[in-house]
Amino acid sequence: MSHHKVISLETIRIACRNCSLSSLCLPMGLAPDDVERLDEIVKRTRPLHRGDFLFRDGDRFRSLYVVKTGSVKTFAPSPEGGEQVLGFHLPGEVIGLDAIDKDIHACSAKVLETSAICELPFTRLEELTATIPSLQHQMFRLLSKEIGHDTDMLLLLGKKNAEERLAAFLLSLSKRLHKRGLSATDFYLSMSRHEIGNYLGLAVETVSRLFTRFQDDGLMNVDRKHIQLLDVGMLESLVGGAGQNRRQQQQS
Amino acid sequence: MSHHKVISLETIRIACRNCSLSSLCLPMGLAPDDVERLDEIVKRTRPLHRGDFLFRDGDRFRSLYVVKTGSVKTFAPSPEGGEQVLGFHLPGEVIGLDAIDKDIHACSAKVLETSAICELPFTRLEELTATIPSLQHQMFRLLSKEIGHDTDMLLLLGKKNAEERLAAFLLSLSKRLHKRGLSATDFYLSMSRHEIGNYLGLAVETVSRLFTRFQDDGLMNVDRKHIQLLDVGMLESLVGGAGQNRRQQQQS
DNA sequence: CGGTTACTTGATGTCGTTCAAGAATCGTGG
DNA sequence: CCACGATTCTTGAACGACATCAAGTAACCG
Repeated sequence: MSHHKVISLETIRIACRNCSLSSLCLPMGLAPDDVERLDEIVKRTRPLHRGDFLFRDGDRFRSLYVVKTGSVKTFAPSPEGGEQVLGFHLPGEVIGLDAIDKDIHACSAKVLETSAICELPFTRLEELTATIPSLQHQMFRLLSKEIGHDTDMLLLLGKKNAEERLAAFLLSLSKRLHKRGLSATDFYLSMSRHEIGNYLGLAVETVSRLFTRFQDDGLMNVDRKHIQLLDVGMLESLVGGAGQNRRQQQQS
Repeated sequence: MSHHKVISLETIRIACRNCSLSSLCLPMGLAPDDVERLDEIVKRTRPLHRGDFLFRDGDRFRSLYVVKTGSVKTFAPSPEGGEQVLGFHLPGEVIGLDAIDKDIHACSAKVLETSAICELPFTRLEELTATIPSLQHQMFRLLSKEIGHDTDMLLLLGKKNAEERLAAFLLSLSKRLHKRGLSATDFYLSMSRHEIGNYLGLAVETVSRLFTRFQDDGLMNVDRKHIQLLDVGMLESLVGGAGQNRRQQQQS
C-alpha cells in the first residue's frame, strides 16, 4: 500500500509539538501543511489524574484519545457485574476506535496515573481524512493494527498458560515503552496485580505467585510496582511456547 | 456520526446484484451511482471448495474478501506449530482487515465448504473511499466493528467457562445466519469439533461432551453436523453468566 | 497512626485437559 | 456397492493447572 508517497510521517511526530500523535505518524505519512491541519483539530486537555474517566461505556462517541504521557486502562462490563480489562494504553496509543461502529462507547477508559491526553474530535478527523488520502490510509492502518493486537490477545488467552501470559505481558510493556524512548528493562507498573490478572484471564494470586517465581528464577526483579527485567531472552523463549507441553491443535 | 446523510445503504445490498457487500451496506449508506462505482471494482471469483485458501499467512495483502455463500475460517500459526482459529466467516462478512496495517497477511483463510467469495482490491477500494465520504465512514465502521467482535471474544476467553463459551458460539452463529435470512434454529456446522474447540480455547473432548449435555438438557438437538436449537432463551441465560459462580474481578 | 486496600503465601478444590479406547462416519478403490 | 482404512467424534477415567478459600503482612491514605 505504498501508493501514497507524498509524505514522511516521522515529520508529523515532530510537527505535533504539543501532542504526540505518533500513532497517526507512521513510517510514511503526511505533508507538512497537512500535519498543520491535523494539529489544528487536536484538543489538549489539562492533566488528568488517577481514577478520572475519559469516557464510560454507554457514552456517546465523540472523540478518539491519544495518550501523551501516563497510562489508561479500558475495560468492559461483563454480564454479571464483573469487568474485563481490555487493554492498558501507553503514550502514543489511541483509545476509542471500537466505538466508531455503533457511535456509542462499549467500554470505559480510566486513567491509571496522572496523564496528559489529547482529544481528537472524530467528525473533524473524518473531514480531514476525506481530504488527505495518506491520512485516510494511516487511519485504516491504525484500525487494522488494533485488530492485529486483539488477534494476538486471542492467541494468548486461547492457547497460552499462565507463565506464558505473564511473560508476554511484561515483554509487551517493555517493547512499547522502549518504542517511546523509555527503558525497556526498568519501569513502573501503573496497574494493580488485580488488573493484570483480569487482563490476562488469571486470578490475582496466580499473578503474584508468578512474579515471585520469575524473580526466584532470576528473570526479573520485582519490588512492589517497580519492575526490572534481567533476562529478556529467557522471557521471550518462555512466551514462544518453549515451555514444554502446550495444547497442540491442528485440524481438518 | 450521522453527518453523511446522502445515502441509504440498504440500497447497496440490492444494487450489488452479484455480490453481497452488505458489510459495506450498513443502515445508512451510498448514493446509487456510488454503489455502481463500488460494484465495478468487485471481482467475482469462481466457486471455491473445501480446503482452498483465500490467502496464507505471509502473503502480500492485496484484497479484502467478502463471503457471498458458504463459510471460511481464518487461523494464525502459533509459535510451536499449532494453530489458533481466529474466526468463522459467514455470508456477508469481510475477511482480511487485519492485514491492512503491515500490508502482509498474518493469518490464513481456508474455505470450509463450497463457497462463493467476492474479492475487493484494496488499493482501488481506497481510491473510492477517498472520493466518497460516506463510503469512507462505512469502512471506518467496518474496521471498528471488527475490533468490537474481537473485544467480545476477549471477554469470552478471559471470563467464561466452557459451557458459556459454547452457548455463546451457537448463539453467535444463530444470529448471524438469521441476519442473512437463514434459519436461526436449524443449521449445519461447516467446521469440525476440533476447530470449534480450538476457536473457543477448549479441547475437542470438552466440546463433544458439552454438545451431548446440551442435548440431554433439551437445549438443542445435535446430529453430527446438523444443529437444532430448541431453547434459545435458556442458551442466552447460560451465556449471561447465569451459571452460578463466575470469577468476579473488579479492581482499584 | 488506624483503617483500608493491595499484595503475598499456603492449603484445598475443581473444571477442563490429557490419556485411552471404542463407535460412527467418510472417502476411496476394488 | 461394499469393504477397508483413516478421520472424526464420543465417552470414560485420571491428572493437573489454576481458581478458590483463608490468613497474614505490607503499603497506602486520610
